[in-house]
Amino acid sequence: MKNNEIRNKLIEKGLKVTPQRMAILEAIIKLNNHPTAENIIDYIRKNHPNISTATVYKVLDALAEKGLIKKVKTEKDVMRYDAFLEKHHHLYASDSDRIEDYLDDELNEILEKHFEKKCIPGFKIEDLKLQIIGKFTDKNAPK
Amino acid sequence: MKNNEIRNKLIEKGLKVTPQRMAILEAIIKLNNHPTAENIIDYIRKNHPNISTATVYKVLDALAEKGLIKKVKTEKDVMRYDAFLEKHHHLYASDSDRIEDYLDDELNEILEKHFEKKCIPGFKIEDLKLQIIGKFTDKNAPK
DNA sequence: CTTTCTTATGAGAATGATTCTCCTTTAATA
DNA sequence: TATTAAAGGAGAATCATTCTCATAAGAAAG
Repeated sequence: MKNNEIRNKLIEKGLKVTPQRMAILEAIIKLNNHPTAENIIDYIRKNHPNISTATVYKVLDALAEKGLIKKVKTEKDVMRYDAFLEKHHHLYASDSDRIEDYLDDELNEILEKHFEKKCIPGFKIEDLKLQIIGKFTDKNAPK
Repeated sequence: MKNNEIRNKLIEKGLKVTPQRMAILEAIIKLNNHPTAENIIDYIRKNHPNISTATVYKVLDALAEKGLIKKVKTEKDVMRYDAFLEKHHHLYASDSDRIEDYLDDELNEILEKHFEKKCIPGFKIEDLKLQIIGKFTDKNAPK
């Protein structure tokens, strides 16, 4: 992804373009396995040694609020970030911190159909996220 | 739930019976809307003013490990506890901290059937949890 | 290209849930 | 009741995240 594409994403969302924001958005796209804020900070400090943690957290919140990234939460306690924006679910390793995206349009359809039929009284559904917990049986990321 | 029932639950799981453990398990059953550790501590300190936070956390972990309670995580950052042990999913309010249990055997079946057919290469599923995010349209808990 | 104004950034302190340390107490069992 | 491994208590420590507030830097206009 070129600098200009990143710049345009920021502009599109009405976010002021700064070197910090460029670096953070680039980092989260490069580090494409749901990095933590710490992963992102480490990555960015290679080229940008003085960036402050507070800035990173603020920028991540701003990006998430504008829909440029998503926040994902582990079973543990750390927020993770995801630049993959299509509707998707997550595979969580029960024995490590690994998280993978899981796309399944058929599943989305099934869920949608189910909740069309079966309304939940007193509740208006906005989003459905399936957490698929288990063990990875190989070392490579299934998509 | 009588004291003896609680005592027996602990014994069944091979946990030493202590007043602290009794109080904590009782509290989490009484406070049945997914209390936080803090909620539990406040409740217990009414009758048991000197219990230490460390003890509460340790006991909660022990109970969860033995399957006497479950841990639930908010979108925010705080662990919640649940004494309701049947397979169920959760409704999360997008505009508050409210969480409700959601039972739906038909949904469980559909999900199970879907993942029987559609295996995920390189992944062995152990559990499926649907996070249903949205808004509560009344003040009462739907079950 | 400078001014102005608003917004973003940086450094470090603060927060807050959870965990750790280490010492004391207690439940279970003989 | 004595023994002993396990549990509890007090408070410090941890660590991700947020706050504070002074400084810097975009954007827009002149």
